[in-house]
Amino acid sequence: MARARLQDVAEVAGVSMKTVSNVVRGYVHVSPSTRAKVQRAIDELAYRPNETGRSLATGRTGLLALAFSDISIPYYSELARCVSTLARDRGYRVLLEQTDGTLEAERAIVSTSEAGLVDGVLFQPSILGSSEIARHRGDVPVVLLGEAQAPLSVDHVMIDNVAAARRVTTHLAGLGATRIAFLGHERSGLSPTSRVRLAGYQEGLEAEGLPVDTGLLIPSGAVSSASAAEAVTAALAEGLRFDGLVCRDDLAAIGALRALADAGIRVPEDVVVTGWDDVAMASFTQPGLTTVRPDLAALAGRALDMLEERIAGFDELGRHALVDFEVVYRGSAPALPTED
Amino acid sequence: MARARLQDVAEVAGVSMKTVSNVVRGYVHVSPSTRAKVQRAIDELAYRPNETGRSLATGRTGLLALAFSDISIPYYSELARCVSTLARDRGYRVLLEQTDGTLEAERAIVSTSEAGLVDGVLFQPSILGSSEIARHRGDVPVVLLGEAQAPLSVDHVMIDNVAAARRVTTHLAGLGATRIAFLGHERSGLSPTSRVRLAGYQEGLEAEGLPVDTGLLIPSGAVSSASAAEAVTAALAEGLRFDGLVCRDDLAAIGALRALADAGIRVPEDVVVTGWDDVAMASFTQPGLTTVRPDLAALAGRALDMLEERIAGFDELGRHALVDFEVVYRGSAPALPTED
DNA sequence: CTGAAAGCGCTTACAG
DNA sequence: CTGAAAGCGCTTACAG
Repeated sequence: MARARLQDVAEVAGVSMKTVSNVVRGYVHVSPSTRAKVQRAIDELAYRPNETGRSLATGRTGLLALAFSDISIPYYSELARCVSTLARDRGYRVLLEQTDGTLEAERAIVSTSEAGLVDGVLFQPSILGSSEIARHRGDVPVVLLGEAQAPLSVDHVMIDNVAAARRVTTHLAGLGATRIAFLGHERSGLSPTSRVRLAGYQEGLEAEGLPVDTGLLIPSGAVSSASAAEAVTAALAEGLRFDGLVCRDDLAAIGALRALADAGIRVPEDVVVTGWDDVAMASFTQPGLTTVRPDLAALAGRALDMLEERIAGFDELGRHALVDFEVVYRGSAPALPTED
Repeated sequence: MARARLQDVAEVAGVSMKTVSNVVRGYVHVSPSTRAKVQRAIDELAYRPNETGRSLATGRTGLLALAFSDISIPYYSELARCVSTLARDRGYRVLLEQTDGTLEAERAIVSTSEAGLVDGVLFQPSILGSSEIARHRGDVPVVLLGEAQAPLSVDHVMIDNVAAARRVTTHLAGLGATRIAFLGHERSGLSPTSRVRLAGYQEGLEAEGLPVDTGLLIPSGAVSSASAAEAVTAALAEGLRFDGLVCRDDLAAIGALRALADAGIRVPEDVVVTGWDDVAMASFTQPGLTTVRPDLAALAGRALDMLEERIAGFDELGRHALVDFEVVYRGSAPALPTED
């Protein structure tokens, strides 16, 4: 049996399509007897409204795209959880778009060859530059997440990465570290994320009067614990010595912890280590990881606020919002008495 | 300026809508000169086809729902990565649906109150029973993933959980463990996943002639490392002793490793431990985790095959497919000389 | 409170 | 190889 349409329900109930539509959408001004009659027809026909028809008529799909490189990276999966939950509360569903951090896929996010599928886009670029983002066609609202340089025309939410990197770096110095390395940026083609975190790291070193030494920068081949562990092992083999390690992200820190343990180097006795993101695993490493915790709920909430405003027609210059972060202290770089 | 429609392009190019549609969809039998004329109009108007209009006309949206409890659980995020990548190769996009493992949300997956949004559904139930799944309305194709009991009418893909649990249990016995505990099932309302893994665990114990003792079952409050760690710590405090530990999943195993280390119990010297899923973190615990690795690509690929067949109209009884798994040996329960 | 009709933006037999 | 027209399943002014 073919699926029932609104029209079928109207015929069975003996009313117009408009009235059925009113009942389906919960419009209040329908007389109880009409409503009951329509409801009976709906049940009888097992009618379910077709969302595509509705979307074409209203111009809205209730879909939001969430785009970033790779959902299997814990930070993104935790972000996706948060966005998805908050989006549902606002009546939206989330379409997953993975770019693998490729230029081609990131370009496709801001200038898709199709229209009308999603009402808005939440996008964390990995490598796409501000100017290319600015050139996007602008017919679907976009809010940018994360560290990428955002064009003036586009909304953007992030935490203050430079401040956070400075905080963890000075914390390591406060613990007595004098040779503080940085782990996990790209070997070439620095991502915006690495760029701002390195900037904060440098500021922290300078504030503490510690030398800034490019020999202390340990790049990694990929955003993964495996690449980071390899990089640390290789650096140690080449004779690099350090007593503090600021990691670009928790994945890198987890790899570093493993590589240091394998080399017989103790954390935090010999080297103090910080991560970034406070992913779930960060409390289960041994020792636990001191790390930067962004306020994910605020980040997702603020981004959704902005996106909904754009969807509703807001059409002024891009808003650039900062949300809070905190440093969570665990065994890899314990809190000082003055800290919490 | 309002967005251009197919009709606008047709007018500018001086051809019919049908011809524009042919060009847009890459239909071959269009004369080069007509194609060029149409392409010029498309570029001039910055025309992009509206997917909602197309969907309404074709009855397809190119969207697949991927439903499970929580995307921030590493197994699910790794599964989502795999499904999303394979789906794109087949021309589909993925809509994320989180159920939080609640009955209400799981029911909504199999009997949504709307239709027409997705062409098919990939669903890993956490608690929904076979009979409720069987009652689903059947107007959108569904393929079930994971351990839930599937109704005869519905396609289903999983690994042989009983066999895998038996394998890891006998492996621990082969390493000399005689008091092998199980960690991570629900305190009440056993999930299908826990049920089959416990069954294999019991079979393994019996095959080895080891006593089956309910005192060795350590339930956990949630699917998380934190709950598992708490449970192990509490069990140890109550005097439970064991020399082998089969964990329901890697998250539980990671929590166990932490709790055991905190209690001064060495792995693998005092207790040998196995996990399940081989999530990315499983190679970065200390020691690394011996664990069951399902063939995710085969799982996702087979499920998508089945779903595409259903979408194409296949309408027979449910197929129940098993895909491969392997046991990956790492430090927490090293391979025996005879194994690999 | 309810109805008849147009319209959202496409695709697709059917003709030619 | 191309065109005119109907139809996909809804919503929404506009009347009454």
